[in-house]
Amino acid sequence: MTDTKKPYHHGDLREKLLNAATHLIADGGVDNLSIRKLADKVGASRTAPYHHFKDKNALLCAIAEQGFIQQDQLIKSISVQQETLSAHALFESYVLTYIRFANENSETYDLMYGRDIWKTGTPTESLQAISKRCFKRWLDWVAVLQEQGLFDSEQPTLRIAQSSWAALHGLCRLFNDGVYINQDDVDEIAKTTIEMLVKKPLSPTNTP
Amino acid sequence: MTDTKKPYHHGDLREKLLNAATHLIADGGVDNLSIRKLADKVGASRTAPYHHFKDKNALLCAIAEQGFIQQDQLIKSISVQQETLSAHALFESYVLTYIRFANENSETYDLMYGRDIWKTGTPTESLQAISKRCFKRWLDWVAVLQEQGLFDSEQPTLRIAQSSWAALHGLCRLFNDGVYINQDDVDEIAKTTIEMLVKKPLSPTNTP
DNA sequence: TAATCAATTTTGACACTGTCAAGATTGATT
DNA sequence: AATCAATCTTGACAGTGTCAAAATTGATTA
Repeated sequence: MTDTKKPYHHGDLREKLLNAATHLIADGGVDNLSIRKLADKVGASRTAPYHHFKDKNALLCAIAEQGFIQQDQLIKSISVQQETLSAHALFESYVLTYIRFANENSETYDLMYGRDIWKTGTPTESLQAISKRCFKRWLDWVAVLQEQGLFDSEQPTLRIAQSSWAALHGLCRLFNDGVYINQDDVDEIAKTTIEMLVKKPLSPTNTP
Repeated sequence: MTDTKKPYHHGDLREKLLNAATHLIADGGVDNLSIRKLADKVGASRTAPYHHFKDKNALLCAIAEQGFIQQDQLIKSISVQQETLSAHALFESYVLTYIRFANENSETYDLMYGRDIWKTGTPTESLQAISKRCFKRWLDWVAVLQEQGLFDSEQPTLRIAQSSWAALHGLCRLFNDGVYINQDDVDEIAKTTIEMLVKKPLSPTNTP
């Protein structure tokens, strides 16, 4: 009886489901998540989850949504350093953080940007909203980076934002999907990507 | 009887299965492919496919393998123009062809590089072989492009090959997975990506 | 306090899925 | 003509998502 008393029958079933589901996919992938197994894990019957999530798809959307929130906070914690770091260093920090998040939460990342939801399934309204918000934030920052000379100012901001994010995303996918297997190389490849993305700086980086 | 007579019971069942499977995933995605539906489509019983493919996974690998062959031929047809085109133009042609292939065969592309096989499943020996061969070809070409000054010669060829391909791949994925939806933009974004990947040329592109 | 209500949960059911074991068919080989 | 091995089918089992209807129960009203 260490638990708080449940207000209704199960109480915070939705929360519990979301939690258990995230853990289930964390080890074993999305394929390891079945509604029945999930229900069993939280001690409910097979169809109990359907009163908190319309669909299995809706459940996946909710997990993805959590991922966006989590990722967003991580990124916010970077932009705090805005004052102390140069634009280039800040960008590098962003990229590495982004990749690290994708690696450490690979299954959630797969849901956030994968076809399971966006192509095969139907993204929830709220999921669409938060993902748009996140891209908008990226877009705005790219505009700033253009002004700061890190990106080409000639090209439209949208195009730069799209293609540079795609580069980042592609890297994450190759590692997440097991195409690139050497996790050790991730940092090196990431740095090469950064050099590719960024306009050649006037001062050459001197590696002794 | 225009068909060749079947040597055994069903004759070229393997071929027929592979064909039907490719069509099934082409409209409806991988989720639309079930062994039973497939068997039904070619007029065989549920378990007949298991005498030609060890697994569902093995079947998917075979489809992916076909994809690599197809993609390889497409790319070969480009390198024929090697003499008539500049390095930059050749590279652009490659990128656009790559993306077009990924778009027109999105479900096959998903199998070729997606987690269904490489992470969740187990890639066949022969699939691993052909995919390695394809990347090797890319790697070799990147080395040439480095010599031709299109890529930075300072960085290791492997790193450039990895990160540039990741950029390409990421773009394809975003379109394939329905994250980027405006198919019309694909060419524009692709060109921005190319500009990003390639070392800034000495002669500026003059857009009047 | 007793009766009613609406939110929650469960049970039953259906049509699917991948795949294994065992038997049936059949072209080729002896 | 008899045997064999490859090929194919039937039966079966444990899963899956999800709908419809029944059961439970805290809160609300009379």
